[in-house]
Amino acid sequence: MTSDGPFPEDPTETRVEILKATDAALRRHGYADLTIDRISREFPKSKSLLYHHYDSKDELLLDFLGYLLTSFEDGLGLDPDASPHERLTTLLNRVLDPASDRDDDAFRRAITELRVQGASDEAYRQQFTEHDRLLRDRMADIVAEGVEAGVYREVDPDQVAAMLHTLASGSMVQTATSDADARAAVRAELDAYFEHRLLADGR
Amino acid sequence: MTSDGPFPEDPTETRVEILKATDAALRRHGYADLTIDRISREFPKSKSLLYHHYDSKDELLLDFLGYLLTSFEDGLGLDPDASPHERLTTLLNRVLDPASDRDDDAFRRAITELRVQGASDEAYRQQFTEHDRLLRDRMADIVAEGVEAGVYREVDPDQVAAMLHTLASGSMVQTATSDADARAAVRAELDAYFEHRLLADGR
DNA sequence: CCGCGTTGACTGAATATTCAATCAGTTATT
DNA sequence: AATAACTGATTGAATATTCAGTCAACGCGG
Repeated sequence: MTSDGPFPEDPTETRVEILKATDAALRRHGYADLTIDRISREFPKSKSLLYHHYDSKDELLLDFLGYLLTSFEDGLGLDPDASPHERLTTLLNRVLDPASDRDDDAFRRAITELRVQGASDEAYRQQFTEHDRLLRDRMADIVAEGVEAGVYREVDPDQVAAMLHTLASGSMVQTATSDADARAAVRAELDAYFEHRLLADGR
Repeated sequence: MTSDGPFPEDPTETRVEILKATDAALRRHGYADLTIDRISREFPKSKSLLYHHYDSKDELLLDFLGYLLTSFEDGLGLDPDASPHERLTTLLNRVLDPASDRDDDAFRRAITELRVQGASDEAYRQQFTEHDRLLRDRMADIVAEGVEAGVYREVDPDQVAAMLHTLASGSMVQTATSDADARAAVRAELDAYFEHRLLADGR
């Protein structure tokens, strides 16, 4: 049995290879230059085989997007023993930590490029709508726990989560598309926000 | 003399027509389906003429991006008589106001699609890096004024601006690429942030 | 004022390339 | 022998780019 990276078991080993090839090609060339030919060049088998497993390029990419978002969501797994505030900051640091490696950057870039296809493509947009809702709800749950535990003030968890999630989105896009890196400053100001707005006084 | 919208005088009337046509085609079809042919269909003259004025599609689009960002930056003009806090909220409302019309949406979408080309295209990336720096600095200036005037606490203006600008970026991308609209919640939480973190106590 | 050459804006048709998709066939598996 | 996995060559459409040539304006020497 070969468990390979974030990829599931072998129900269809070839599909996994295709997804990996797509991932590699996307990172290497970017979405705009992502062609079937380039995907097949990262793929040990033939180009036509892609069409044996998928009806069209669109279908392949949509499947890939689903896999990417799912693995993103799963990779978020937080230590359930940690305190709410610890979990929240861990989550945010995943996005806001400026000490990212090349792999993180490529991943951010890939997901950002895919996201923006949702500006004109209904199927992509739906995927990201769901993804956004899921992330925001998770954040809201954590905040709600914090409020319940008395660590946070009596804030509206949805409202706080909306802002934090939007901030995370913004940081991702900026990092992927501009060299004006603001992550350190954002992280610092976020701490101030926690201090003044979120954390209960009697600690 | 014909002054037409945000477009400058007629040094080269035709260039202006080309930029307008590009704008129209981009809004109508989205970046992925933006072809020279479609641009030329929005353009009263011939397709080949585009190549008389630009060497390539790339060059045309880059020129267009420059124009778009400049007109964005110019359109920000704030009432210099307004108080710092008024100017800051006006600026943020430009992005965060959920009551946007179709034109705003199309504009946001267009600029977002262009931005993300900067994930793989160095020339685009440079433009957006500059653009980001400019916006962030403007925000920082306003915050600094607020601090000086005693309306705001003794915060680090750059740090606050970094966060606000990142938040604005995030809201733009989300609005353009997902139906999970968080603007109202973000706006509300932002007010809480102002209240608890930014505004001086003795008002 | 007249021809005439030059230039730049402009056009319609042609070309070259890229790329998704297909197909006719082969190999492996059961 | 039937089915699924797989391949290499090919096709047709979309699309950026080029090209050969027209037209109108302008300058200028006769």
